[in-house]
Amino acid sequence: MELTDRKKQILKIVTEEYIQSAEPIGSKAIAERMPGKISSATIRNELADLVEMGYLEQPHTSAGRVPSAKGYRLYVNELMEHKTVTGEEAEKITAALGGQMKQLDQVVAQAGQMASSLMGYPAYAVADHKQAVTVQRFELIAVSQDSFIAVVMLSDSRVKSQLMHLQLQVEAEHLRQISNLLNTHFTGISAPEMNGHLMNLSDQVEGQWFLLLNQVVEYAGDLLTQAQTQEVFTGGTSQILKFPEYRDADKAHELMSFISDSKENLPMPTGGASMQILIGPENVSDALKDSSVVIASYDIGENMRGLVGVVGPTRMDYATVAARLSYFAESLSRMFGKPQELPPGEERKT
Amino acid sequence: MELTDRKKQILKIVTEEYIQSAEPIGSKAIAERMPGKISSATIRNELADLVEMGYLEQPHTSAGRVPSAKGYRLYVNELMEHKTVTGEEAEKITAALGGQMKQLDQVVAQAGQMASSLMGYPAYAVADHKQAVTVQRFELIAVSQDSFIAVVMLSDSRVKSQLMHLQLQVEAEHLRQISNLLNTHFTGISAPEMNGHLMNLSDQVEGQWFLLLNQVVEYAGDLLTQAQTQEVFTGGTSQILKFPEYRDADKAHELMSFISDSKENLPMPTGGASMQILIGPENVSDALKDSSVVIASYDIGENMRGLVGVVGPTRMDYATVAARLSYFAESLSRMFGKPQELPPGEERKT
DNA sequence: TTTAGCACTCCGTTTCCCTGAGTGCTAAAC
DNA sequence: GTTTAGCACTCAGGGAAACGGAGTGCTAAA
Repeated sequence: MELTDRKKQILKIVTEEYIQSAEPIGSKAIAERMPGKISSATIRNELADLVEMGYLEQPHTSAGRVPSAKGYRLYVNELMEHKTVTGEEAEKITAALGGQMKQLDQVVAQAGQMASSLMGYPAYAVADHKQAVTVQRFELIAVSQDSFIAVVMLSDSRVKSQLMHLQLQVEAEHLRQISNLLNTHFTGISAPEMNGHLMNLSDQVEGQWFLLLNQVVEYAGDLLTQAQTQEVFTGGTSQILKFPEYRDADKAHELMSFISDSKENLPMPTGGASMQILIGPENVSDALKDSSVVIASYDIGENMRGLVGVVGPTRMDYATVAARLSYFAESLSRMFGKPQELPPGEERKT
Repeated sequence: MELTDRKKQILKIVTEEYIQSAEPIGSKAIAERMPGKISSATIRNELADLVEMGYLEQPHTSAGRVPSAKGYRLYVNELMEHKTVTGEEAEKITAALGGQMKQLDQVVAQAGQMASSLMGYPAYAVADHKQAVTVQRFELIAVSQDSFIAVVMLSDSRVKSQLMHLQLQVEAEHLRQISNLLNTHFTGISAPEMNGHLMNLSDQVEGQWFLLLNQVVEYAGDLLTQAQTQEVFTGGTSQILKFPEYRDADKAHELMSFISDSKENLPMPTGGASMQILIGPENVSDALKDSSVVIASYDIGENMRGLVGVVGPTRMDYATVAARLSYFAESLSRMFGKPQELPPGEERKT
């Protein structure tokens, strides 16, 4: 059987109406929204075909039609009219970004929250390192007789630092020596390698300095481990309760705790595409079988990518979400993508 | 009418049974759990009195009894047997703390999540500064010709740093001069005061260096503002869906979005008490009128306090939550309370 | 190929009834 | 005075039955 233009148009109407109302759509309602005069009987014939072809489903014999996963897929691929964010929305997004995000390492942490409130669906965010993060440079700053600051500059151009206390007196000269040691032996390598080197040095370095060294290396190691562990930030999980498909507390709970807890299994974009839509059963995780996910990626600094995902019922408003999410991701890329391109003296605002 | 011991005992039984079952408790069930042989008729008389006195409520004429807010209050104040965490629980808490929290400024961010998963109720965490945070010291580290690291040491002994780019060539000497300027004029003062000083200096400092100065001061200002803004971290909000009182999606949504969004209005402990229990209508916010909150505080560093709150139905298991939460808060205080007391060379583990 | 007409299906809602847990009250027993 | 047995009464919750209506599939005519 062939998928005529009229069939497509009917599928489009059913999908859009269902996205809005969450209730099965009947032949009469469709007839009213069809251009030209077509009777509901004709529509019924077409509907029967569309069910047979697998694009639509019927909750029960005497109910209207609902798009199947296959139907949504066709809708998203071919039928959907791609929206652009309105000026108002654009402003809202820009305002949200300008107000909140100033520090580089907060980008990802905030992105989930922000995406959620901008889209009206739960969202999550992760950072993805293109290359393994290493330490680029160490710096030790004397603070008082028994404390100093360890500054660690990472290869993704984030800088981390912490105050450290000692039980022995330190002079600037010692700190200089040790930071030399650190910069010579502990840059550009992984956390396990660091520990290896530390072992090797344990004989060569005096006991008391070794403790200091150890403290800094451990700190740096933690930072690397932390950077490697893909931490997932979620936001607005409670938004799903707005949707009738999750009125049942058990279903809602299942999805919510999946989003918040089984962070490892959240879908991540594959390949190079900057945006991806996963519909219902296309998701690998069982908990997402009845939900859809829209994912986008953006650049952070030079070798890091951020990922944002928006979760909703399969009935989610793909057109709007896609438009907003892609604008959001593009804005983020523009703001945090390539620091060196900023005009002179200007800071990251707007 | 007098509140006899027997009445208290009945109240205790009703409360504990109801906490466990979430269903009204009848006279017969109480009689079975009373020591000695007392008939259900006697209990009924007592129950009627307790209702009249306002300690119990009756959902409808022919139903069992349920504690009122006043009843819970009495239970918490007098009747509840104070639990201690079991060895198993203690281990779990210690393990959670040891595994996750290493950096000082993550303590609060993690505390909410952690508390939630340890207690089985939604939780939130905030930091509370005893004194206003100021910058204690600036340090600028040259990285390349056109970039440097700004290190800012705050009065709460956190150290923050960021890589900054320039459009002009910098030499170590310049950085030294500017950091002197910063340390002389911009330490120990508030963000608005900083901006004031910056204005004053705009004439005295050469244009190109002023831009650099401005960049660092703005960064520091953001840090201070951020420290002042009480950011609230929540965790496990979806846990409320486990409880029958929130089976209704609207109620659940109301509470959940209150916890996640209206962060300013979450209850904070008053006075010096380290733990506080707020029952139902004792909460100021309307959204919490049917819920209870257990709050504890702990020390972070020298002049900062962390607050953790656990949210649940009024029917929540006060004894267990109180025990675990206070152990949790104490552990945190022990770990992060007074850094200088750590034994020599030992790092923050365990 | 489209359309009007019609009988049929089945969900969701309402109504009604019934059951059982629990009560309050009374009057006798302790 | 307090406790207890006994009894009539109340009411929420659940299941069965009845109903209405939206929507269908099919047939036969246009």
